[in-house]
Amino acid sequence: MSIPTLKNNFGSVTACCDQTPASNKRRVIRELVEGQHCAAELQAIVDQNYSQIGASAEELVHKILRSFDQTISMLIVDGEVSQNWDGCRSQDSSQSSKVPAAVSKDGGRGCYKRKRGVETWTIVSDKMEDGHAWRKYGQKTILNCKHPRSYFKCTHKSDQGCRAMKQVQRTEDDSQMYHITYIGTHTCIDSSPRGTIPSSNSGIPFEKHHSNTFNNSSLALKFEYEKGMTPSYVTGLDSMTEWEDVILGGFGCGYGDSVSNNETSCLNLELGWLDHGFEFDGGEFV
DNA sequence: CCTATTTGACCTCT
DNA sequence: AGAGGTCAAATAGG
Repeated sequence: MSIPTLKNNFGSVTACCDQTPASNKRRVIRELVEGQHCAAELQAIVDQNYSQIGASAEELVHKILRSFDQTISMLIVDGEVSQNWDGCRSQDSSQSSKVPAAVSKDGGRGCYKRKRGVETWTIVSDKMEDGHAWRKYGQKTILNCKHPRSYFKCTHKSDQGCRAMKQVQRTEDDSQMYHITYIGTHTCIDSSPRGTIPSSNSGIPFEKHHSNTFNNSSLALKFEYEKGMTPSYVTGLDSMTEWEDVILGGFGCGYGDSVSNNETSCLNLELGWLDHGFEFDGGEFV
C-alpha cells in the first residue's frame, strides 16, 4: 500500500506512517490550505498587475487554484456528509436561482424558470458590503432558520442589464457573520475585476465555482470555506495558525451544536465534517 | 420627486 | 402542499 503524497507548486506533503492518523490528516490539510492561500495571494498580485503580467500568468494561477479545488474536492466528496447547513433546509443555489422567463397572463408576476449553469459561489463574511451597489428586492423567512434571507440585485440591472444577484443571510449562531451567495457575475461598468473581493474586504481573491459541482449543498458550503476563505477574511483571524485551529479544532461539535466562541462556531461546525473525508488508517485516503 | 426598502402576493419547483 | 424566489404596490427617506 503506497503512502499518499500530495504535491503542488508550494511543496509536497507526505502522510508518514510513523505519525498518528490525526496528525497526518492535520498536516495534509494544513499544507493544502496554505498552498491554496498562497495561490490566492498570487492571484491577487496577478489581478493587480494584469496589464503587465498578462493573460498567460493569470491562466496559470487559475490552473493552480483549480488543482487545489480538485484535490480538496476529491478528498471531500468521497466522505459521507449528509447534514444540511445550520439545520436549514437548503438547496443548490445554482438550481434555485430563477429568472423571469415569461410574463404571466395577469400581466405581471412572472413565470419563473430555473436558471441552470449560472456561476454561483458562497462566502461567509462579517460584513455585507462588497464594493458593489445592490438593490434589495425581497426578504424571506427560511424554514428552521432564525434569520430571514435577503435578496439583492445589482443596482445596474435596469440601466446596464447587469444580472448579478446575491442572497444574504445571517449565520445561525447569532454572530455578526453573513452567508452571502453570489449568483452570476457583474457585467456593469463598476464591477470589480475578475472575481476579486473588493478592497473593503482586503482584496483577497476567492475562487468562483459552480455550486452544483456538489450534490450536497452543505458539502459545497464547507468546501467553499476551504477553498475560498483566507483567515483574515473569514472571521478576522490573525494568522494561518488560527485559521488552522478553526479548521482542525476537533470534531467535538456535533451537528447543530453550538460552541462557546460565537465567532467561529459555524466554522467549527462545518469544517469538522472534513474529518469524514480523511482516513489515514491503513495509510491511504478514503 | 426620485430612489430605495418593505412586504404581501404570486409563481415555480420538489 | 409547502418552501423558496421574485414581483410590484405601498411606504419611507433624502
